[in-house]
Amino acid sequence: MIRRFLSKNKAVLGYGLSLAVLLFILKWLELRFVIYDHAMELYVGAIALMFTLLGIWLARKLTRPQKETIIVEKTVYPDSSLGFVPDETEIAHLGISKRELEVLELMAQGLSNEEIGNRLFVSLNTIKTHSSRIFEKLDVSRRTQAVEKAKRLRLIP
Amino acid sequence: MIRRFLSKNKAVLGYGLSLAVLLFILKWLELRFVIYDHAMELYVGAIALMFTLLGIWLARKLTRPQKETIIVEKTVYPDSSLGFVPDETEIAHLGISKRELEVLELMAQGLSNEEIGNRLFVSLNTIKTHSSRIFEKLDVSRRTQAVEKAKRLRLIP
DNA sequence: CGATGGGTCATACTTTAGTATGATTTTACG
DNA sequence: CGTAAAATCATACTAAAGTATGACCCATCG
Repeated sequence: MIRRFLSKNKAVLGYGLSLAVLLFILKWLELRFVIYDHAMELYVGAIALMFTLLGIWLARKLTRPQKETIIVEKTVYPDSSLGFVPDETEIAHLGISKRELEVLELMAQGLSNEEIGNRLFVSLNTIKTHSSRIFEKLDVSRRTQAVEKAKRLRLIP
Repeated sequence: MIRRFLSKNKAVLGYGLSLAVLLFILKWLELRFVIYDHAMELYVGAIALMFTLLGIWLARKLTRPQKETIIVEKTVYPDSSLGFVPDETEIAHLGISKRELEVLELMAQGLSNEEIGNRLFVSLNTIKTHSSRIFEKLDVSRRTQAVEKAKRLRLIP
């Protein structure tokens, strides 16, 4: 009970004690200097100094620090091209195979069937077959349409 | 000269003046209360109070405000289709005409040359000519490449 | 007024794309 | 192990795409 009271009012008790000590010092000073009437200025100066310091200490302890908030806006660009996540659900739903997706990506990069064939080390005819299957699955009839739709459906970046 | 000195040392002068006034008040209080020897405690209390306040005032004035930087992340969504701004500079630099840009956009939508012709009420041959000019200006040889490059250069959405 | 550039169109040709069909091989799975 | 899906390749054909060349119209500008 008492301990909790002490801990909860620690600050208040601290101030009180400090004040008591100060008053004691003052009384002692008064006794020492009261004899010499001319020491009055010194006495007052000591008091002034002590209480000024007390004031500063109080101010620092009691006033919450004056904060000056600086708000800096930092623009953040989301994914866009760095972090592309293909819509696996849609790919699976359309039944597009891994190889077909590869062909689709190279198509989107503007490569011809022959170039794609060379890139993937297969014949031109193979790419043509893949293309046709892709067009079927995407329900289009031209590569440009396929690319447009694939991008729209987020199958490729 | 004097005015500039005053303005530059305004704060210092303020503190000096305040101190002078306080000392005057102290002297005055001393003269008034020195007669009554028992008023000593009151006198000291007044001094204590004043200097405590002075201390507080000093502390508040002298402590520089603590700066706190808050970084607010502001997400910026690039174009996406809602707010697309074509790179007019690039378009002009490549010398691409208004009509050619139209054809380019329809190309990107996956339309065939014939479909583009019908859409723009011109013949297939006209679109072919436009296409060829576009490919020249973009330094490509196929429509898929043209579309890819045009999108990359932000000529079209 | 004549030169220029954009837009239009045509013919003729080459190249690439796309379709249809069939076949072989690889790979994954019950 | 056998089967289904995926991947491979070929041939033959049609349909687009792309190139080259020349021509015409029309607005604009020095």
